[in-house]
Amino acid sequence: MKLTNKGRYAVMAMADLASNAKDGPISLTEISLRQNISLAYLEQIFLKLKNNKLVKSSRGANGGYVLEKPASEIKLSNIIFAVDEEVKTLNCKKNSKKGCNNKTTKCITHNLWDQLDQHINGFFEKVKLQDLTKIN
Amino acid sequence: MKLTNKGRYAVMAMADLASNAKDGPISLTEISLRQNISLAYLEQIFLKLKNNKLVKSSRGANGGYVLEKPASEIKLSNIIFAVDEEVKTLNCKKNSKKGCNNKTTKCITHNLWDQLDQHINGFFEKVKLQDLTKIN
DNA sequence: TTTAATCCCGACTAAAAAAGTAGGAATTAC
DNA sequence: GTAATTCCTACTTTTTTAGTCGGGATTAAA
Repeated sequence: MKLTNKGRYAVMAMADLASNAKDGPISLTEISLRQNISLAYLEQIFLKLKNNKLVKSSRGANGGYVLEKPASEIKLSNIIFAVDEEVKTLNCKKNSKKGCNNKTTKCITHNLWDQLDQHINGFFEKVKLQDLTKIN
Repeated sequence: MKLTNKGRYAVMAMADLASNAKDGPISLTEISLRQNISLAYLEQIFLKLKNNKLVKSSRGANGGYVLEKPASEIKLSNIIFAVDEEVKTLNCKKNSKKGCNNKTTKCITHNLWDQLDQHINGFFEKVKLQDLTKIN
């Protein structure tokens, strides 16, 4: 699980989608203005969200995005995973001389960081998109 | 809490110190060889560990480092904090146009990321250096 | 049927952060 | 005195993240 601003933007944008739901789709221009994130960057993010089946798009004028599922069914981990690709914080990379691969003994922190990943994942697993819109 | 390889190296090196304790101090050269971390980089790391009162040094030939406290009293959070300085994963930076400062409403994810920080911190608060040496 | 709004997509650039290196000074055991 | 070591600062390189750009495709509406 990689934690970057991109992931945070994605969560913000999704929360925006959820809170400002209306009849038709919501355009990225709107979200860009409300959340103060550049349009071009949002486009990148939504491409990934779409590929991960978190949003649906409609093209053309008056187009935009809507959530693919109810906000109560979307976990934050889904969102962050969608845009940040990696699952692990830091790892003993394959093909790297560093770390524990190619050795018989795992490097001391290997299990620890694995556990950390699970811990962080657990955090985002528990929170649904809906939970965010309640607070704000 | 920032999580980087540096933090991990620090944990590895401290665990090494703890597991290989002997009569005198342990030199960074030894640790460098065992953990496969460059000596110069270890020096940087140990400077910080020392400033944070996690290790004691003795200079000169046969010099090296020893733990300042028993491994059972050193929390991993202490180590990571010592080398990585920052406490927060990602934040609404002061003086930044982005994020929630200067606004009356906090940005949607503000509290969430705060909670995440606490969650991660909690993880490292619970684990003591001693716990690592047991596993390995 | 034209136009404007919008998503789509890949490539590129810039900025920031992390990782690692270098060089030399100070200290101390032998 | 010499070799091993910590100490300290500055620098360079690499990697990652953030963000931009340009153009294409689609579609609603005028």
